[in-house]
Amino acid sequence: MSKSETKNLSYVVYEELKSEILGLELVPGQAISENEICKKFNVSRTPVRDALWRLQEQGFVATMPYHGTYVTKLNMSEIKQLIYMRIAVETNVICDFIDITTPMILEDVRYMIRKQEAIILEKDFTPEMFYQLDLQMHAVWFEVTGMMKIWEIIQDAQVHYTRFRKLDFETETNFARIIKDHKRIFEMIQNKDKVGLAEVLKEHLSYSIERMKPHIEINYKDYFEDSFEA
Amino acid sequence: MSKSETKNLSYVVYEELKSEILGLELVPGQAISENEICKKFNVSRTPVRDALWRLQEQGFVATMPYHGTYVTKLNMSEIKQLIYMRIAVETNVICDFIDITTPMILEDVRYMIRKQEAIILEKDFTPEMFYQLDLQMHAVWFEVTGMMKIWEIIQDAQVHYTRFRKLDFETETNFARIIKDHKRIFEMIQNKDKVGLAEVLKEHLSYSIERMKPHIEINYKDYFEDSFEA
DNA sequence: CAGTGGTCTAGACCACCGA
DNA sequence: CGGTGGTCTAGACCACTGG
Repeated sequence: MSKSETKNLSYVVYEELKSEILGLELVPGQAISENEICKKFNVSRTPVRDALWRLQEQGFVATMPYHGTYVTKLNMSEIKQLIYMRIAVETNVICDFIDITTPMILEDVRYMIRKQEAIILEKDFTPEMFYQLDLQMHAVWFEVTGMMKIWEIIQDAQVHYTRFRKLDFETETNFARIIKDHKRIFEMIQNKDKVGLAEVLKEHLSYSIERMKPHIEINYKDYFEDSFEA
Repeated sequence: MSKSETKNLSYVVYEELKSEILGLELVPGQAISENEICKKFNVSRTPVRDALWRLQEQGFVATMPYHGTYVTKLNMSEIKQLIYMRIAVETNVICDFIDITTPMILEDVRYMIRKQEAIILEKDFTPEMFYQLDLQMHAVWFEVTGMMKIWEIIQDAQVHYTRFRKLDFETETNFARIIKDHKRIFEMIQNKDKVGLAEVLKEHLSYSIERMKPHIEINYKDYFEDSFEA
């Protein structure tokens, strides 16, 4: 075998562990030991600690000093808060966007929505592809209004939500519904209807979590920290 | 000298560098080399890299691979975006707070405002003391509405703003004005006046940056990345 | 080229945890 | 007690940058 297309041990370790966490091979709550990983990948502690540090930053694992490192459980309250934050911010951003957008930009958005419609018909379609397009579109208003830093912060904070969405893949996602939302948002923007927009956006961003809730309580309860109040 | 009340080299290095950056002994844009720091503190690269990594996370330094590590300049656009985000989120949070707060909680807030008034009269008063109280008070609505995660995210994102505020100390801050704002916000909450609140809060959170702008353009221009458009 | 950070090793010793 | 992570050393070699 040709070896060494690796280039970076800590990155390899990081990617592998992350993939195993997202793929639920390492389940929320499970312990992972530094030394085990060292042996498994046949590397010293340095790259392993590097990888774990990155995973910790992103919230995939948590380390209890002198005790162990664990795959984090999902936290429904945090996910809800992130959505709340995103609704608050994005509503404002789109309102500003409405005031300054141009026909050229609106054409870009329309094009993006069309791409979304097209991609779900591809034969090698994967949900991940759709979510990339989704992100691109939502990024537009932040871009145009000069709020990319905010968009970055939201994205960084959203990792828990990303894992949540991975569970979603295991059930099913109604992409047609999402696209319909996008079209409604687009309409509101065209009509400069800020009040209607606020409603639609809120519904749109809250949608997946509301829909997933029953699935979760049945199939994934152990993957969550909290029981389901509020 | 008694040595070794240190406990943690990387922490010592981190604290010292951070303090030098906030105190402007290391000025924005200045280069700092890993090896220099190793010599200066007489430690190996590991704790130094650890410290630099933390500083980088918080945005105090930036590393250009194979080139050098530099104290970051402040970015006025980012600061403005963070304030924008905070206004958007905090307005929503306070509105929710208004709906669920109780007389007990309101008394807590009133008490906090009184403390603010009292502390600026102390003889050993420092601005930092005031800002601690200020943070405590703003945290209340996030706490009560179950949005502490959002508050954490905002705080983490606000480091640039913190450095900005340090410049503010070098000019002067009108604490009486801030307290007056707080009282107005408190009134709005009592009266459940959400519309008025949105206005006052926006003004309150935008205040320092607006006031500081002229000072900055004269005294601290070199500490900022960008010129001052928008 | 010399200097910087990027990465990694192979140890070492310590502090804390639970059984 | 043994296992875990927490920290650190003193090197090493590599990859890229700038002059």
